[in-house]
Amino acid sequence: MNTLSYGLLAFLAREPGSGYDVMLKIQPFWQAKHSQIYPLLAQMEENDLLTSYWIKQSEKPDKKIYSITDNGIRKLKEWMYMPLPDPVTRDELSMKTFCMWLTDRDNAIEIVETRKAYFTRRLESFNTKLQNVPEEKRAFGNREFYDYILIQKGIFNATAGQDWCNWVLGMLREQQAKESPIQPVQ
Amino acid sequence: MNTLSYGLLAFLAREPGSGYDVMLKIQPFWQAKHSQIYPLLAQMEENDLLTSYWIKQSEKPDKKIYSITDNGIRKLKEWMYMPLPDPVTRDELSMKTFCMWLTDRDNAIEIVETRKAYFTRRLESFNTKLQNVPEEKRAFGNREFYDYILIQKGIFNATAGQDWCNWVLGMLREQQAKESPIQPVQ
DNA sequence: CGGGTCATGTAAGTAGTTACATGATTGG
DNA sequence: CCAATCATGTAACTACTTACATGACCCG
Repeated sequence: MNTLSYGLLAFLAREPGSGYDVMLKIQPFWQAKHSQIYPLLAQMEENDLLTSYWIKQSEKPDKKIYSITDNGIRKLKEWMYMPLPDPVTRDELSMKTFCMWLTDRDNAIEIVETRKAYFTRRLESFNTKLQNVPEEKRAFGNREFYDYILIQKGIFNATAGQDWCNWVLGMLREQQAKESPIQPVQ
Repeated sequence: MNTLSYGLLAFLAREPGSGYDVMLKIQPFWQAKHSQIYPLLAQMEENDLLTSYWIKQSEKPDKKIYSITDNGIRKLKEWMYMPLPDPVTRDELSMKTFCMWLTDRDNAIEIVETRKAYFTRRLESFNTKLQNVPEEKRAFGNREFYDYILIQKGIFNATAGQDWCNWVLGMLREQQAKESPIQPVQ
């Protein structure tokens, strides 16, 4: 049982769903391909943490719906008391930032703009998700409270990332303005 | 050549160093163990991206110092024009946040406090690094400008993470105060 | 009519972690 | 005296990615 397995279990503890469903739900918080998820679900079914049945669909491929078992719920609860590992972040931008002195300013700006666009996309998607959590259910005591704070975790992070991009772009462009013959009108 | 290889190259492009040196430098931005780094450096030396020599040390193990070659610099410059992949983040806390409804509030608070402590440690270390970049060198045009913005990238992120922890802890404890018989004095 | 979404799965390869191995010095 | 730091390396394993495989429908 690795962290991804527990993550899949966490989503299926809320409501039953197919491998495809949980893949889409887990994506924003844990990048995992279907080729990793499907075998894990099958393995968890063998270990009696999940059960499944097939839904026949016309005009679409059939679906295999997984539900969590009592055993699965118990395992999840136990996991909640296990030590929390540090987060792992692998961002090529950090490595590229460190050697931006080797490239031209236009390229540096393009790199940071690419990342800024990523954060904009992400914020849009998180904000859509937020709208699906009714405000009266965002308080402690509701199950949706934890949906709410998880989405906010994404928003806090993406906002910080976007702020950093804007701050860097400002400094890179400030320089460009100084060097250009015509000063832009304020 | 994977991203980690380029990352190692990026640090060696600034100044020569041992595998152990680059491991320590790269850690805050890309978690990698020595067992992954040493073979990569050896492989990059075979491909003429690095050269090395041994320093004999008394009272300490001998050191193998790597320097980047012209070939290595060229490869790095080329890499700066390759498309920037999205960052990868794997944080067990996201998964645990999503199933906090399955555990008690004290445990939820402990989980978030653990993460808060991690961000505090990280901010301390980034602030120490910041002090090593003299203020007059933090402007565009200096090589240290990119050290400065990379450290800030870490600070922006860790601050956002810490803010989220405090925000969540506030809500979890607010509830505790309401439920406790004696209200704490303001 | 080519690419995207829905839907599940396997095979092969790469990237990353844990464990094994060695050995001196320093600090609590 | 035990653990940490310095220092390099290999072996075995796990986690993750890319590619292969199938197939219908929908949108531009």
